Amino acid sequence: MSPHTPAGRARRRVGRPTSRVLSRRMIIETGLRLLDEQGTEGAGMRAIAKELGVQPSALYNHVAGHAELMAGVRELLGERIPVDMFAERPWEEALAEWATLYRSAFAAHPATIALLAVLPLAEDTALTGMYDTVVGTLVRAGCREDRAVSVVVALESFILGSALDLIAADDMLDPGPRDDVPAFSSAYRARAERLAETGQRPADASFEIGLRAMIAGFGAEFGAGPA
Amino acid sequence: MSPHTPAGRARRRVGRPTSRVLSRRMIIETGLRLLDEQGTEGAGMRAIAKELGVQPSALYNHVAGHAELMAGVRELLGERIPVDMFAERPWEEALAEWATLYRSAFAAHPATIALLAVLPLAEDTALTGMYDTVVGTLVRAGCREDRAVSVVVALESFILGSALDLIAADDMLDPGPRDDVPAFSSAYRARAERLAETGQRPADASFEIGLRAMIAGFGAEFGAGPA
DNA sequence: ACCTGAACACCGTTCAAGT
DNA sequence: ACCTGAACACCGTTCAAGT
Repeated sequence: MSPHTPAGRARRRVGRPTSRVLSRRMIIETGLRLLDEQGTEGAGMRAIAKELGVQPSALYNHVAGHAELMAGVRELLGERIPVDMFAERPWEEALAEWATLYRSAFAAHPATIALLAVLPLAEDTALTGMYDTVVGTLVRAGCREDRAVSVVVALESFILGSALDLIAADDMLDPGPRDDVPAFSSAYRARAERLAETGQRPADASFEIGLRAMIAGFGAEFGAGPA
Repeated sequence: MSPHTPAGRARRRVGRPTSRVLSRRMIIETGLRLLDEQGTEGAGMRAIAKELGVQPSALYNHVAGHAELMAGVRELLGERIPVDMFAERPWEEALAEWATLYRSAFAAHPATIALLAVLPLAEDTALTGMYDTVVGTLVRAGCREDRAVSVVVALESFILGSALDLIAADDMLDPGPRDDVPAFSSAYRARAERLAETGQRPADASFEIGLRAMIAGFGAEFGAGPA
């Protein structure tokens, strides 16, 4: 039995290949695709290498390691968040839409949320352009300049926390039949009925309610002018 | 050289020990302690077992696995969040203090944040009592009953997201000397100056600003009465 | 019931060898 | 410069054997 190459791909000999077989971009995109298709477990260095038809060690010529690779995935997702709405609509509406799309960018890739939420954003990133747009809008809306960055970070914290909530089970908080927490049991049932009527997911309802409250709160602050 | 036991502890023979050497509680508390002392990497099954002077496999008599163990750690931290303030103070103040202590409970154990943020809360947990108190307060303050649970979840999302922000580097967003993002650069500098004056950490400033906005927003909603 | 000890099936990462 | 192939130093988890 002569050695056969799996999946019909010609086996490479040792030594430098005649043409580049890998690139940083290919690796990161494959990482994101495996994350989507297989979940967190299926997107390790070995799995990505296998998908690309190379040895795991080959990846290290293009990425520093698994953590840096995942940071690349996060940036890839971040770049897809649009900011056009800030030029076109009142700041409250634009901010709400931006936050919703921001959360959706992660929500579309559930397996990434847990992985990416805990990663710091890279320093010099394309996301800085997004911050510039949002911060500029806030200041023009009446936000104190020395508070604008904190406002954006607070919103991002809420967005990320809400994305994490999205991967939790819908019935996670269900108190069940216990009768020692009456206020919670009653409110839980009331919410369940309401959600059943509207067909909304619990995590979506919480996100919407929290987002509206934050934006309303910021609006009151901006309107009040400089303290 | 006869085999010596390390650290002066008598080596156990094989077979069931005469008295219990482990308990679920011991294991979870050791997990939290190692998380604090050594960080995420130092709190694996093997490290916890070593710290307790047992073989890794012994842990599986008391916990289902590493994930379930970490869920226990999270519950341990959650139980330490006090709720007395709701009985004593106006709801806005109580809610703000609760949220701050909630975040501090995680902030006191930085290595846990990334690990615990992505874990769903256990279903039947002591935390349900906390939810009961908070939800009851919100409803009495004028919150619609079918929205109260979502309000609490939204707050928790913000709290967790803010805790994650706490483990990011303080200068993470620094745009540096680039001149293509003027609004952001200017606002970033203004914030840096303000923080230098007050000595506040960036993550703390964002948390405070976001928390006040959310609570103000909820207050406006509650005051408006049922829609 | 609850431990030890050995083994299994994985990881990410390093590095010499090869072109 | 950029790949292969082998090795290193880990993981979490399973399970038979032992008391």
